[in-house]
Amino acid sequence: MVPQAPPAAADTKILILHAAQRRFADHGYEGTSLNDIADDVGIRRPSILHHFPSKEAIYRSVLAQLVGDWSELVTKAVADPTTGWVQVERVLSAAFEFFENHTDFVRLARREAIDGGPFFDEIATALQPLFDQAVGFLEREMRAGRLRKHNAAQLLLSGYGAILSYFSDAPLITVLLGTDPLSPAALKVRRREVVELFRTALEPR
Amino acid sequence: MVPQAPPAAADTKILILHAAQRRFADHGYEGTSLNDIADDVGIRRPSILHHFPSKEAIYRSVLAQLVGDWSELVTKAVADPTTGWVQVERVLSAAFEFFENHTDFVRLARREAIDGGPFFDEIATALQPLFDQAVGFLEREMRAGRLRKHNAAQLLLSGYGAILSYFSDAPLITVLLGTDPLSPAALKVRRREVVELFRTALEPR
DNA sequence: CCAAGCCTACCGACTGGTAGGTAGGTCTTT
DNA sequence: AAAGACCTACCTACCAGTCGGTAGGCTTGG
Repeated sequence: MVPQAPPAAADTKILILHAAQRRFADHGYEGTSLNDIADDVGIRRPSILHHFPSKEAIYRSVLAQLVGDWSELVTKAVADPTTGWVQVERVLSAAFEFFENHTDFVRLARREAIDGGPFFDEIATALQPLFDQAVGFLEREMRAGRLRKHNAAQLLLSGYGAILSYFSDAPLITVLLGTDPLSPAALKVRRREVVELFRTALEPR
Repeated sequence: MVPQAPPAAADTKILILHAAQRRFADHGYEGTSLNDIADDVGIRRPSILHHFPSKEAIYRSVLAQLVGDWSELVTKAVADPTTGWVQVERVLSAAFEFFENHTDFVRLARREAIDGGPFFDEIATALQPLFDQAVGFLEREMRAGRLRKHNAAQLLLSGYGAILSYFSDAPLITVLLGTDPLSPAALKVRRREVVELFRTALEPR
């Protein structure tokens, strides 16, 4: 027989995670109630707690999933590494594309970064090795003369801010620019501009 | 007697606003209860509602105050305007210093920017003319050849992101850098780096 | 005397979470 | 094949606690 025994079994769990991810990204942890999530899924609140032990567990699960996706992408982008600006642009572009397709992640991560909440430590310590790795790479390339000398960590923070903010603050930027900043055309412009800014700063003259 | 009669009369209102600003910045609108604010001030919740008609009114009041401060600073920084990079650096430095002393503002504004909440429109429309003004200045100077040509709006967004994120995401950055990013020494380094990045991009060779 | 400022006591709405029950499928035993 | 045991997925009903907000009383200085 088809192993269809639990037809919605694993399904429902995934549906809950999806709905929760959206809600948490849109309205934050406090701003999201289990009823909200249940409504999205189309079941009752207690049924949610049949699949997860608590609201906090759902949140943790969402975070772990997203951080995992992000780590995987970075790992992939630095496999088969080249050197100098080529490698920087590769990572920059990979990150940009990832954020394009994971705007929930951006907003959620940003909320965590701002309030340093109870779950914050876990994701911070998950991100730290990636950051250190990137700093190491930049410093090595700068020493080798393949990139202009800068404070690598600071430059990285600037890139982090310039890229992430564009996605996380999309509502505000919509008003400022008067157009949808997440439209394909707008994203193309944005990507070009960011890459250009860092190329100017990093590529040896 | 000591003139303690209305010791907290007008004072209390200000104390409430101060406490509310901190709480809202730390934990967001949903994450802050009137009891939290009342406890900070040292009175009971209903007493707060004697001074303000509602929680929302308090929040609006906090926002208006901060946006006002920010507008004032920008206005001051562009009075007696010069041209080219000198003027850019002046605004950049002024903004940096303002954020240093108004970290509450940064975190609050960021929260608003992320969720585009109910109060969001007001602050967005308050910020828009400042943004347009800046874009206008940059484009004029680029056309005049006093700044290198860029997409002015995009460059502004990059600066916005690079500076604001450093302050708003201080909890995360603390972990990434392993030191306090808001210490005087760290701030000096940060300011130099940001200014340098934009000087490289904007100053004509 | 009166008003400002603060209080206690209360309200209805909503929160996360629990208790207990039901429908229906699968697995095991006879 | 039939029957009972067990399981998952979901439900309704309820809990204690907290939320923002209101009503009304007490105190105190002008």
